Amino acid sequence: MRIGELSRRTGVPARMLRYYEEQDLLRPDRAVNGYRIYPEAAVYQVQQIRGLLDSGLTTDIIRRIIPFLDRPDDIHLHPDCLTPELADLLRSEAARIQQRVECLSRNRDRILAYLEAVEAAKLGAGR
Amino acid sequence: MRIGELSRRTGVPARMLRYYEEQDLLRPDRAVNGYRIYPEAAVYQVQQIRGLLDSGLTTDIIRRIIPFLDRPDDIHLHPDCLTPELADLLRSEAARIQQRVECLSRNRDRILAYLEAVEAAKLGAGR
DNA sequence: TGAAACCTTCTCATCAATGAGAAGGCAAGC
DNA sequence: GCTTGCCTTCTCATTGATGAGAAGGTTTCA
Repeated sequence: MRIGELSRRTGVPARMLRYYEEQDLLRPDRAVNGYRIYPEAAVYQVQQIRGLLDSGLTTDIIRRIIPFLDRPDDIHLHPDCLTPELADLLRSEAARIQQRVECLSRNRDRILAYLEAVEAAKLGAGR
Repeated sequence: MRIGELSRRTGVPARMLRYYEEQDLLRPDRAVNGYRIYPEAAVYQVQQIRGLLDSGLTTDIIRRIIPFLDRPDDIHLHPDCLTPELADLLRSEAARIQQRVECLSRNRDRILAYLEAVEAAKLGAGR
C-alpha cells in the first residue's frame, strides 16, 4: 500500500511516516515512480512505533530494540548474532522499561484509588 | 533545604527544578533573601516528577494529576471537590496510562523472551 | 486534454524539555 | 575586606517530535 492508505489506516500523518523512515524505523520499498510501498504488516509496525513513542521512548531507542520485538523467524536467534554488548543493551533497556512500568502502574493505581475513595465518601454521605 | 541541596539529592539540575516551578509542579517557599526553600518531601516529589516525565507524560498532564497522587489527608476527599469533568479527566488519564503500561510491558516481555531464547539456543548448541 | 487526487522532496516553524552562560546579590570563612 | 560558593533572574541555544506549505511529478477518470 502507499503512504496515504497507511496514514489513513493508522491515523498517523504521512509526514510522520516519512520521518520514521528517515529515523530508520520503517523501510518501505519504492515503486518505479518513486512512491513508497508498504507491506500489510506496516500497519501493525506503525501502531507499535506509536505506542512506544507515546510511552516516552525515543526513536533512537526504538530503532535499536525493534529488531528484537516480534521475530517469528529465528534469523536473530543464532547466538553469534547477540554480542555481549548487545545483550547488555537489551537487558538495560528492559530494566528501564520496567522502571517506567512501575512508575506508571503506581500512579495509575493512585488515581483509581482516589476516585474510588471519593465515590465511597459520596455514598457514605448519603447523597 | 535550598535548591542546590535538592539538586544534589535528586540528581536533577537546579535549572530543571526552577523550570518545574515555572510549570507549577513544585511550589517552594521563599526565604527573606529570595532563596527557594524546599521541604524534605520535595526530594520524593522531584523523583516522582522525573519518573512521570521519563515515562512520557508532559508537565501539563503531571500538573493536573499530581494533586491526586499521594494524598494521605482527605482535603480532596470531599465529594464536592470532584466535579464530573475532573473525574472524567482522571479516568481518561488513568486509561491512557494503562495503555502505556500495556505497551511497555508487552515489549519488555518480548525483549526478555528474545534474550532467553538465545540463551537456550546457546546451551542447546553445546557451547 | 484537463482537473483532481495522489505522490515526491525540501524548507521553515513550533513546542516541550533541557543545556548553558551572563550579571549580580548574599553569606560564611580566612 | 575579599574570596568563594551558592543563590537570583534573564536570555539564548539545542534537540526530538511534530505541523505545514511550496513546487513539482504521477495516476485516474471524465
